[in-house]
Amino acid sequence: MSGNFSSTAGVSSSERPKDKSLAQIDERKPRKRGRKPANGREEPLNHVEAERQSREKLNQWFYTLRAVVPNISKMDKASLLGDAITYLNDLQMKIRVMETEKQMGNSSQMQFPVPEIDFQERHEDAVVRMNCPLDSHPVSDVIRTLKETL
Amino acid sequence: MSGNFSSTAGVSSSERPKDKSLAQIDERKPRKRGRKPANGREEPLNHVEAERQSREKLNQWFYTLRAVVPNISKMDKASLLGDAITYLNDLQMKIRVMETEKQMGNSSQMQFPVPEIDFQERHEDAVVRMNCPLDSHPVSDVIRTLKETL
DNA sequence: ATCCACACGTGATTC
DNA sequence: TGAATCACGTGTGGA
Repeated sequence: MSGNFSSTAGVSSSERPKDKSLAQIDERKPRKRGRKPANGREEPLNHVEAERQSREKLNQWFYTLRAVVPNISKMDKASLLGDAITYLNDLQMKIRVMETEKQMGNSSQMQFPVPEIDFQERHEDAVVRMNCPLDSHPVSDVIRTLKETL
Repeated sequence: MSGNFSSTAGVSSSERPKDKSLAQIDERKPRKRGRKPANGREEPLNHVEAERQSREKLNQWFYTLRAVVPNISKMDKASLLGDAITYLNDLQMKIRVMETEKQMGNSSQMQFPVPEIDFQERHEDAVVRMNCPLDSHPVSDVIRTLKETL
């Protein structure tokens, strides 16, 4: 038979339409000189079944992916993968933006209340603590004004 | 090129009469009526080429997906899809958590300062405004204590 | 040497 | 009518 190399060629050689020398040149590639068992009739059944199962599994994943990705333009497999990748990149970018924004907000909110003043509310009253010269204290002004009035 | 023989594609030899001897329940595939044109000898080449291109495109998407998904357990296609879906769900959940957290923080920070008290800092002093009975005012205690002391 | 995953060609189907 | 996909069976190479 002539065609043992032109079947698929796997990963090494994709397609060679230029090959004319098909006399009996043996392939120097692997030592796969084994003749296919043309007698075994029930052997490929297992293979066929396994392949079918694998295909079904992959299609199941595709179906699941169709469920989780919004805005599916077409039900085509390739387009679905493209949309999924785009959506995934969008999510990643969004998350990064939110994280940095959160970090910025926290830093600006944590940096401010610490150094100068501290306000703490309790059940029926509140406590205000400040670090400043006493004559510039707001309560001092109030007290002084009240004292002068009395 | 000796491409066409029964070794590559086993479909041609004993494939589709219409009923394989299957004793199992088999869903009726709607077989399209119509004889295939067995004379067209130039269109299979185009067909093969188109299919090859489609396969290559899909594989390209797979390769791209491998790049954007972290923690790829195996380079297997099905597992890759599974990991991608898991990762996508994780991202979605993370985004939702962050959004709700953000909303909660904003609401709790906006809801509180409005009704009871208002603290506002200026250049060298601050303003405190409160809504409460005067005898329970913290400043009232201070003033009263000071007045008694004086 | 058995299983697994892949690429390939091809018939069938859909737009 | 063709072009684009899908599903199928098979050959093959790697653990």
